[in-house]
Amino acid sequence: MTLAELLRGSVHEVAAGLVGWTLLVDGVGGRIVEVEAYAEDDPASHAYRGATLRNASMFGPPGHLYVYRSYGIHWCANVVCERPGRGAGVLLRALEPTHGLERMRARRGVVDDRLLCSGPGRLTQALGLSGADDGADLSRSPFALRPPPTPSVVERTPRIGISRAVEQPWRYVEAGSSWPSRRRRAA
DNA sequence: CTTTCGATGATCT
DNA sequence: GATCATCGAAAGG
Repeated sequence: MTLAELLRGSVHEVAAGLVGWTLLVDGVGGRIVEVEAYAEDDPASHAYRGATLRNASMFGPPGHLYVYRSYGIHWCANVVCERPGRGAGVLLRALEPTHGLERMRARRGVVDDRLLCSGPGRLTQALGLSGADDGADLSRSPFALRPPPTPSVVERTPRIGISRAVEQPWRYVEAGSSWPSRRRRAA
């Protein structure tokens, strides 16, 4: 399965399918263990009310990044999905760090590796992503997105940190992973 | 352990 | 003026 093939599916297929893939930026990164789908016609999506200056990348080519500033402080990154005339994407919420640990520790300023990439804001800081990467093509250097040898087992839960469409189970987490963010209590 | 709250700025109403 | 796809420090049990 190539990235281009995966991106032909629905936003939810892309989200579930991306779990287990390895994301690297300039050789630094890890395995994707937690994502959230933001579909077309999704009240919680930044693209719900149409294209704006901020969300323009969500309406651009699939396989590119949509990076936005969160709460005025953090950066969050999405993989843009193909939805003609509409915007959709998959929010990267957590990685299992596998490459360039020292580089990520230095960027994050933490000693506990569990806090390196376990959250959308932490992940972008560890990988050095910012608004400058908004719209960037994930299939080109310095980015790399590689599939796992075998597909991951994925669980669905409600999304985190939103106030609309809160009941939709559109958060996709690798089963048994100890690396996801920890904002929601156990069901 | 859990819950609360401040930071900080763009976007939306 | 309110909200926000967050994080981390502080306060409370």
